[in-house]
Amino acid sequence: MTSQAAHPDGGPARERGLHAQVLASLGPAITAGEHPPGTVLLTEELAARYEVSRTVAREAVRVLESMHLVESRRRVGVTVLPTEQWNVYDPQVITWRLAGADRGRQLRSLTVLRSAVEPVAARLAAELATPQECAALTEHALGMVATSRGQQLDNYLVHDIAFHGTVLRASHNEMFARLGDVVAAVLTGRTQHEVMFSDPRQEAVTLHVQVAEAVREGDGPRAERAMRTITEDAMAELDVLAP
Amino acid sequence: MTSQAAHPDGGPARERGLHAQVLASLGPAITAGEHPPGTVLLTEELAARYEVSRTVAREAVRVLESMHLVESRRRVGVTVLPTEQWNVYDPQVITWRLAGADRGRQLRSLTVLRSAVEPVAARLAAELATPQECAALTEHALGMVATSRGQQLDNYLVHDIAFHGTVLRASHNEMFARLGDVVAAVLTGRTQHEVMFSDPRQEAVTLHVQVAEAVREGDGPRAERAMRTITEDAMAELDVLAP
DNA sequence: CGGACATCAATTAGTCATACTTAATTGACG
DNA sequence: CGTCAATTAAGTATGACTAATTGATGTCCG
Repeated sequence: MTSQAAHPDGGPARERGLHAQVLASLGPAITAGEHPPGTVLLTEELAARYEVSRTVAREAVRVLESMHLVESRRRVGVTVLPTEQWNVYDPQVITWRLAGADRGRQLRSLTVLRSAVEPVAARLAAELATPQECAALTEHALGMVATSRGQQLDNYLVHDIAFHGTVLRASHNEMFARLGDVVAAVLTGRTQHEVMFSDPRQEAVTLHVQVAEAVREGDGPRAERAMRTITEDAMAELDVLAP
Repeated sequence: MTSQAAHPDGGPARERGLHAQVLASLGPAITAGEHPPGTVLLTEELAARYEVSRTVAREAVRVLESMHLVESRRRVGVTVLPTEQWNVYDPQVITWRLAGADRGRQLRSLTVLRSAVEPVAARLAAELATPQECAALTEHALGMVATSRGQQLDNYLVHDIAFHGTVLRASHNEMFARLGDVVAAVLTGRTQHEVMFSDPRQEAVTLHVQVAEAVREGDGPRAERAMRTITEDAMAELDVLAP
């Protein structure tokens, strides 16, 4: 078999490594429910379908197994596991699901998670942030102010993501810090989903500035309160979009 | 080479599949800092060290790569990534780290995460729990009461874990529900770490009963308050143990 | 006659060894 | 200082073999 085997569907995924390509096609297919839980896939089938060797197919299955998306058993095959077992904190899985059908549900779950985590992270940040982190926070808050008018949603989004990432990192809690990517995905998803021609609400911008101020002044409770309002607004927004 | 190649260290890990055995030895070694970030491993070295074929070693590396513990590059080898990139929400990674050196730090991070998530989960549970979930909650709260005296910490722990798992599931939020395992690991770790000869504090038991009551009555704010007290106590406990 | 239990064959993942390809890095040479 | 070739280690393919599981078959005993 030629080693230049091309990907069957000319998907946009141009990952390096054949196994990554198989993964980029099979993973989303599973999270999208294309192969519902209980479905049995055979390694050789997969190898044939994607025109790769069994070795490559097996490596892709290994990764899916480590995400608890599938289970591989002898004499049975590769079984798709029920949704409850999926490792939904895996950034890869999150990405796949956000790109797929239950994007709405996923966005909702993640936004609720944000509403739990970010206020606490803001309080911790107020207590633990370094001067550098305070500066970065202020900078991004000001960046949001500057880009909040005049159809600059893309630039606004950059600052928004950086702001929340900085807060999460400034909490100096490893678990919180790691949620920066998740929040970035949610914010991006929200911006793409919303009507793009409206500028962000000024109250939201003000609240971000307030968080930055409170963190700088070491005022934990105020930082927490302001951030809580931000995340509650985010949830309210979602409910308006799809009640 | 014989296909019955035994594991080099007679570790307790009797995972099925050679790749799983390699993983069970190599994963903890990395998270424990035995191979500090920047270290370069070679697939062939690994294959030799664990007396397995390159194929098997590669599959283990693939999984570690999907956890962002290592990165595999041509002509370079398998590089251990810096801690900040590790997928710290992967249950496997959590388990490895809890078993290793920075168990304390890990326990602390996770407890802070709990303090953010569980109160919110309790509030949602009060709003969304089904009668079955309410019943399970009450049952486990009563179980905690029954086992809170007389050196029955093991049985107490079972109910404690089940209680928190039920709350998280009853929140009907996928992300929260998936943290049941994490909380279980934390609670188990705490019990093993603490002095085992003291019964749990009665206030803690009472608070769990209050959460169950509040959820049953649909009183979100009260459920949230009681749970917040529980998680704050858990953090205070940690501070006492290692300030 | 019927049910429990032992046996066997078919099936599919798991493992290994080997040969070859590809990409990145090094360093020698122009 | 840019270029190109040699080197290196991962990536891929293939074929042969192993081992576990399961479902069917058959046997023995109640």
